[in-house]
Amino acid sequence: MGKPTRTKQLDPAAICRSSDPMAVRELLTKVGDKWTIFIVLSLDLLGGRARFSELERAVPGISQRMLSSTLKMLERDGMVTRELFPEIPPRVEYEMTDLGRSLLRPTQGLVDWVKENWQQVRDAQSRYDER
Amino acid sequence: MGKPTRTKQLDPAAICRSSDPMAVRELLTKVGDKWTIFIVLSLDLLGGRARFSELERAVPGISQRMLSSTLKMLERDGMVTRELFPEIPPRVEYEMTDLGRSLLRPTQGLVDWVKENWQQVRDAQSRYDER
DNA sequence: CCCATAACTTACCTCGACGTAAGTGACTGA
DNA sequence: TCAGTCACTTACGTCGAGGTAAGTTATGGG
Repeated sequence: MGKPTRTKQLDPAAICRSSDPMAVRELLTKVGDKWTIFIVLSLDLLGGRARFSELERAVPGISQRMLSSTLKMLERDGMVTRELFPEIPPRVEYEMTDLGRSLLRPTQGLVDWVKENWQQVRDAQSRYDER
Repeated sequence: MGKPTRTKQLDPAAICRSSDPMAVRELLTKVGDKWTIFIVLSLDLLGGRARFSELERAVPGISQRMLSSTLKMLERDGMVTRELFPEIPPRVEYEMTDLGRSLLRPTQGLVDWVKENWQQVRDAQSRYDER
């Protein structure tokens, strides 16, 4: 036998109280990127279905490139569906899936947390910075 | 007068059902970085208080540089406190604050979501990729 | 003939997140 | 004297997220 363990050891699989900590990180990384949250919440506010140009206007500051690539990621992940209407000029509508909607609940939890606690974060930052 | 607005307009402040959408993005960006979630959850699993080297061992793969900088950010944001014991060799303990603990609840919501839904995401990705 | 339109794609560039490796300081025990 | 310990910091390099701007497609309208 080796020496007794001196410090608590964490089961790598338990690190997130989840069987797949890497999946948790992956989701957080996706949701934490620059535009996903705005697109998802805007789409929801627009009734769960909207076309490209509507989202472009709904999310101030986003470029076509980022809107396009973020929507593609959301589609790949099964969060939204894409429907192309072969008209001229083309029309494309994006719609939230049940999966996407189900993610909205825990996400809203974080939005609410910000509403309640962000000022405390700001205060803590100020205190930390001035010394 | 210009043309009448043809599409729904979103109040930029309403985009997140929050008075501060930028704060929401900021939080998501923080939580969505590579190590924060692992450090926070590990610290919680270790009883809410742990020293640097414990966290180093608890979070597999993290470097001292990233552990140090991430902890510094968490401290600045008021999520953890840092206590230095001037011994030799030095000992430093990090402890979750009430603010940090309060963030754990909505975060756990996302962890749970992954547990329930990640397989669906994986499936959607596979379907999308093979065509 | 030319422009506007919607929904993109492509090319190019910047900048910061993150990784790796080494150094630091002060002391203790061999 | 020298190695070991802990909690870092510093220097350096890479890589990809994201910004900007222009091009593309097909068509109807002036």
